[in-house]
Amino acid sequence: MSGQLRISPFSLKESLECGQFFRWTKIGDTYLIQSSNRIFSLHQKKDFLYYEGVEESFLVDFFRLEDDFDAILESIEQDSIIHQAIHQYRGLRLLRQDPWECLLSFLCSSAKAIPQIRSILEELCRSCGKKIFFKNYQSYGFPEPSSIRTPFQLKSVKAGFRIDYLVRASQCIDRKQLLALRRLPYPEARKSLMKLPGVGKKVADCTLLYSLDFLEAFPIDTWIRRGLQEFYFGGKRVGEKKMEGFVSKHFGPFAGYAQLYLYHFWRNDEKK
DNA sequence: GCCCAGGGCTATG
DNA sequence: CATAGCCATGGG
Repeated sequence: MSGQLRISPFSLKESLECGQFFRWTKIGDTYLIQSSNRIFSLHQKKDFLYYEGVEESFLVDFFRLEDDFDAILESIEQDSIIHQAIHQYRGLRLLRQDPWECLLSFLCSSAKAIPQIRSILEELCRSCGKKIFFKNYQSYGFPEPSSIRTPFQLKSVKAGFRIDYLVRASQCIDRKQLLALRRLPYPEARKSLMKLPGVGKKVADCTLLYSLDFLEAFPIDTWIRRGLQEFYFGGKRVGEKKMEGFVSKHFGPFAGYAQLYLYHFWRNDEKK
């Protein structure tokens, strides 16, 4: 349950802090990770990832180490902007998250800043999740659908209008049904997710890309929209349909990796 | 007090 | 299709 893994190129920091995944805590140079009912720690020194409380096979899956990383980056590196993003955040990996936690995480994300999304998820786990332990540290796992029953139960979560989305999703779908979407073509899987209340294109695409292996999914949020408009459309306003068409043609079947890099790049760039 | 935040839904041109 | 107003809550 503990050991080390040699990975290159790899950046634990960028992979966790880029906004694709929410339940981590930085303690010194170590990251405490919480995913569904797991809790474990990671830290990186040069090309080595040191882990504790988790199996190596889980990490290989979680960080998508079986992807042909170099080939994917080469395929999306189609212009100078994405080139800069890739080289500035070299080693940033797409995560393969738990689909249930991923869906609910992004159901909470609408019209919220990332620190607030994290706070909502933490409170959701505290209210409905089961206790989990790592060494002498006690925390809460991510609640299963059967543990999220009524809006009343989620009062302390302070998720506002998103509470109904969470309860409805818990009644309508579970992890097994989400995993079954992997067998469908992208447009079908997307349509299927969008039947859930609170799931539009953006939340569907986040779930498909960050947890269900649809690497062509390219979530378009406010940051990506501003960036695309400024750098690819000469500052002119364009409709969402046109943007979707452009990115799939421009970046190709691994466009989702491009989204990951561009989001991190534009958000970090503009923050200061 | 006002404005905005990894949106979605609904009603309108 | 594209836009406007609304949704609940917290932080700047």
